[in-house]
Amino acid sequence: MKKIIDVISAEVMSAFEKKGYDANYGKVTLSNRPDLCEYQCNGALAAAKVYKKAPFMISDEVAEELKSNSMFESVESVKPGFLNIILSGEFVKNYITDMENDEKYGVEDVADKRTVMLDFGGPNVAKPLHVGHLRSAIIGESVKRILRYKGDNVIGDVHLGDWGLQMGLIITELKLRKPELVYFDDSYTGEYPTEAPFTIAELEEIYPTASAKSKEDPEYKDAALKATVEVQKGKPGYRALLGHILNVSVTDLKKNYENLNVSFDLWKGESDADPYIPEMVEMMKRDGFAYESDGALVVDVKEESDTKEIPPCMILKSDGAALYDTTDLATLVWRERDYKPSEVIYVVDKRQELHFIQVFRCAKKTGIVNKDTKLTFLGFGTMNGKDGKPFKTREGGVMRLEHLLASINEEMLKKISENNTMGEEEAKATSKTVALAAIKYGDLSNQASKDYIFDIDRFTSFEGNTGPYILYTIVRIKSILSKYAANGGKIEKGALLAPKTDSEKELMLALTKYAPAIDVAYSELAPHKICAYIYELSNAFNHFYHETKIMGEEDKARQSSYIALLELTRGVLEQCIDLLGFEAPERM
RNA sequence: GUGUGUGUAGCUCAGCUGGAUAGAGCACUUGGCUACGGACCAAGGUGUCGGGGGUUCGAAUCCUCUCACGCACGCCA
Repeated sequence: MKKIIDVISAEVMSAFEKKGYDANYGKVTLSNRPDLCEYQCNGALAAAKVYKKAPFMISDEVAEELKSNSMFESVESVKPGFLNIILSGEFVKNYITDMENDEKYGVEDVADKRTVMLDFGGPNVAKPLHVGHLRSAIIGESVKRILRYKGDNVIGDVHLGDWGLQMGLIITELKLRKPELVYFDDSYTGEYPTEAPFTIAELEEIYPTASAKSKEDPEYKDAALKATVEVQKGKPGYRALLGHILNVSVTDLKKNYENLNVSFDLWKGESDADPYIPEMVEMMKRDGFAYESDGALVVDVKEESDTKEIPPCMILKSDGAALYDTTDLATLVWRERDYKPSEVIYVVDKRQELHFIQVFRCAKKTGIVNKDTKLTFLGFGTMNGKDGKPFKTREGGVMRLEHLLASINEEMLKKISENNTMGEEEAKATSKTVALAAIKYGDLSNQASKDYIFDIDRFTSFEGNTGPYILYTIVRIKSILSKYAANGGKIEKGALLAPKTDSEKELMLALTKYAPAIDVAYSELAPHKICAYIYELSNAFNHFYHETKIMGEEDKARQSSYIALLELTRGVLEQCIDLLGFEAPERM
């Protein structure tokens, strides 16, 4: 289905052409003066120069040409040379009816469906998820859904942090605590136990302890560094431990991501890149890309157009260990081999931008990925507290994600219980749904790349531009629809009539902006555009609702039209929140 | 130091591939409950768009200088 703006543009462009002007001047935009018109065309202003005519003369001619066109209620030529366009109710109704009959309400699939790998989540094993992981999960999940909705084949990969110094630290600490374990017996040659020698709770305590010790005790750190190299070199006992750490962690992580309604197709980690490292390093040396610098192996990634010094990409540390440049590059090796993606998108903290610039350049330079493989860095800003500083617990520590969620769920349960008579089970489930919407909408309604202030009170409010407000609007529509159905009414397509009131027309116009909103969110990887759209649509609906008696409407044809309009609004809103990664309850 | 990002109403944020009077929400004031769900709606005031200069018929938007703050800058990830 063509977007409404393109349909209108086509008409105005042909009018420009008929009057002897270049059709391109007839491009129409959304009005920025809604008090005057719905769409506008500023082409006459630009055309004036070229045709050496006063702009209003051109706009006058075009307006005259469009006067009798049934698409428009009016086309006015004003002051300097603007064309102010108001659409006819009949045309809007017809367009909406087409949307109603389209499975995706007029959103078209992309012309070439691509395979896109989406790298998001990025949790570390053996460490609980904390608020720092929230944004990657929320934004990544939404981007995944948006791309899929437009027809791309998206493969989401969690990309676990399971290969660095942290593994060495855990092993070192474990060895100190339980030296009797077979994993530390170098002469042991049998099978290792299938049961992990620790629980997730222990693991989560071991890491911070080890990390703290290594900062104070150089000897301890050396041991950890050594263990890191050994596990990377493939020491059997350590590899077995690594397997246990992974299993225990991933089980726990899956549970936590599930609570966020976030899922991944692949649960690969840095360690999965390990088998590709030796060959990759060999290739880089052989083809002359890599050289030794201060004992480390590096690849230059400078380019002439750089405005500053871009440090080389470090492939191997002087002790021979891999680091994150290495694993990210080797990860691209298997991604390219197994999936041949057209694009790889990284949803990570924007502070890592330089690192990814280096990796992207190195990958292209060395031929790990094709020249035309798009590598995209989707960096997000920091989540700050009300004081504008990075979000912390009251004690100043890092807040665990599950604690954050639990406290918001609890607060929401209080609110919902105050206003409802629903049973405890339903109240709990509902508050969980609403709380998640509050958090996700609060995050996604901001531009991803900017820092934002995480204000629980504001996000969980039922008023204003919030998740709960959007859900409330949907729930209200559902309530009317089910009441209508309970009274024996039928929800049918094709029942729409041309709008009678301003608020009804505005709601219809808001609906026609669905496809453009989705398209811009897609092309800019910008979920916040969808948030802005559903906020506008919700406002338009509430305005309409307030002025229109639906159940009390005597004219049955008119009532059916209202119901069809409600059903369409509900469908669009629910589709949008699905793209954002949350859902609406039946009641709230 | 170099690079990069941010700076829009009291607060939180849109708008930024140049267009007519810079928009929302919160907060504040007022009005609307025979409630198809008032967790709503309507009305009201608020701005040196950090500052200077420039390009343009036209600049929050583009260029330039400048101020403030954040962030990054080879052996952590």
